[in-house]
Amino acid sequence: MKATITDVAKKAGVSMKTVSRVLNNEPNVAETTRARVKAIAAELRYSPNIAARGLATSKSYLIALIYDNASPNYLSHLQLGAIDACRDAGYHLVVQPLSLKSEWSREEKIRNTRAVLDHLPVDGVILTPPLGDSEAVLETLSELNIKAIRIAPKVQGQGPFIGMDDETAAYQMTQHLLEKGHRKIAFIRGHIDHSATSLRHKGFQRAMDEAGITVSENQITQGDFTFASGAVAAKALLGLPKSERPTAVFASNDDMAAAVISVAGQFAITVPNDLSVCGFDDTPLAKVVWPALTTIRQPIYKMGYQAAKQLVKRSGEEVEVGQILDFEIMIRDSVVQIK
Amino acid sequence: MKATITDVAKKAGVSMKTVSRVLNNEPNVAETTRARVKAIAAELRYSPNIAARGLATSKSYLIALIYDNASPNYLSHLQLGAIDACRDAGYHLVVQPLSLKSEWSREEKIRNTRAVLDHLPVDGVILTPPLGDSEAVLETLSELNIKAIRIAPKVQGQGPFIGMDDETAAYQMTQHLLEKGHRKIAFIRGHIDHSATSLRHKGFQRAMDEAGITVSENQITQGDFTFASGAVAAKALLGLPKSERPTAVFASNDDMAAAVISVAGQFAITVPNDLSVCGFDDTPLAKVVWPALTTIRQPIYKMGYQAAKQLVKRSGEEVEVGQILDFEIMIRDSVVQIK
DNA sequence: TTGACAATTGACATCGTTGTCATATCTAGA
DNA sequence: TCTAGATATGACAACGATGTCAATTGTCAA
Repeated sequence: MKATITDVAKKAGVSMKTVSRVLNNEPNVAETTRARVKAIAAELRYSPNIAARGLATSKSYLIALIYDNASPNYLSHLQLGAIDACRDAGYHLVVQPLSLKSEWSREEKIRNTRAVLDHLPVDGVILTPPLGDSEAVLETLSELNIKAIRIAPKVQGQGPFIGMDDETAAYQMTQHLLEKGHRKIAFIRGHIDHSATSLRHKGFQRAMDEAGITVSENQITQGDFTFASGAVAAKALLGLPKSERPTAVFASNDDMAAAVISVAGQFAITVPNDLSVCGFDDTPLAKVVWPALTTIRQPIYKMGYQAAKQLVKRSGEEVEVGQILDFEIMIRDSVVQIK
Repeated sequence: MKATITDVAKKAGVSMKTVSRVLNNEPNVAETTRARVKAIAAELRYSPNIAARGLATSKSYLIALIYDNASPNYLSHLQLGAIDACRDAGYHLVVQPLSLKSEWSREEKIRNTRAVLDHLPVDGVILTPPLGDSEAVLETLSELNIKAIRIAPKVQGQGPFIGMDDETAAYQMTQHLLEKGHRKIAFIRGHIDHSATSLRHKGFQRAMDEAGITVSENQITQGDFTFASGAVAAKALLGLPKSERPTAVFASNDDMAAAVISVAGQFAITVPNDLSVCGFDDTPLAKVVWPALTTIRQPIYKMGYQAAKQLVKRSGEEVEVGQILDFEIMIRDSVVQIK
């Protein structure tokens, strides 16, 4: 049987309450008592009953990572970060998918959200994109009085969030392509529901503008972050007459960049010699395709860590409203100096 | 404020106990009462306080998915399956990494395992490979009296598990290669700690034996399931003198198969025309590389689902000792008839 | 030595549910 | 009509922690 607080109290010759004080690092306990109780607790391998504690404090010591079709890689890094932040605070992380189809009505979205959240006994939630922008989710959470922190939301005004400077990242990547002599650079946009999509596009556009290059309309294609959508976009771009065909393609994520490489192979266009390609996210895929992708590393683990850290803060501590974390450009083999 | 059982009881004009009976589908409640209570509970959006219930029943209504360096893709599918099985039973899934370095001593492993499990208040755990084979983990769990179900364990004798017939899968895949006319077939083994490694190898060997083909030693190479290890193995295989070079490579997983394709490119060997390649697992990678990988689809989601389903069974219900689920061979473009 | 005040400790109620057991209410057969 | 045996219901304790508040002990200045 697991030891209870009573066992520890008896063995230490003090009251339950004193043991409780020691375990929660409360003040007003004599140092000698504190040490003795700690020793005995360790000896008995005592670990508080989370249900009882939860009942007494009306907290659950659980936080949830809620996601909607996140890619496995993204999810698992975020998750790892969140778990690490939870551990130190004695929290645990539960994972909860919540898929809100964009064709649903407002009511359907709310109903589905409630169905999930009503039974999710957690103290706080981390919302992965695009959930952080869903009105239905945000409203339901505030009704249920559950703290939320959003990862990479579109609008930053509605409570705490963790983000990355997508625009600057795309800007710098575009500059890198320009430095390599590229002028005809195509861009593949991501899923329209994600905030990152327009930010990345904006960064690309800004760099091109500053370089004084006009981007013609057929160089911008719409994708949705999937490999398949990247392949469609790539076919459109590489099928252009030679004079309009880009010498570099900047895809909004790695999956679509991989698709560009794959389609180039089918068009007998050699990457990187005849076509430079770069991606975004630095997924494992980036190192696995050939040539290895030049891409942008997102601090996904850190985002998860920081998000959870905000949520498990004790009620006194200040919660930061927003945090923008750093990215890193990973130079690999898929971008070369133009001939 | 959230409604409590008392609120429902008052409004329905019955005792708390009767409400409790209705909510837990216990017998001995008049149908009219049952209906009334249910209606009122729904009206008040009542959802039981999990902490209080847990305290009363000494259950946590939580199960954990414990993993050690699982690949994001594997993990996220398993997770999804487990969550779906939990939902219906009113359980939630917490995720918990537990990394046991193989160079650690028995004591270190036990200490680290305890450090994690002592504070994990769950009713059951799902162990991903290779944790299901760790003595330290199994012992600790049994001391703590936590139910466990193992995914793809090496030995099947120590309690319930969910597995897949890796040997037959590898056997059938090898037969597929043989049917395509291949005779010089190389095999890349996986990580030695995983049960799947020797099973897959055995299946390969059996098919070759039955076909009356002697597999020379230099056709079998050791990897560890990573892309990098696959690349090393591929370099060894493709660097052999032309007469000994395989016409097909069967890699124990998709990452290593992708590495073979990548290395082949560097050796100016065209896949699939000059070299057939096949993998195992059907990760997203399989559809993303070019040519798309012929591989074996594991029922990962289903494994997670079944595992969780066993764990959330009410105490009366029978737990199945072992389940072997079906696989599927995915024929794509990376294997062709030999010229 | 005493009083005042701070530091330390403990008794007991409480959180929201379920388990136990007693009681009240029905039903059917004599 | 009465009784036995089911069926339906409720009162109350218990689960294991924390919060409240009172009681005890220690310390220091007068």
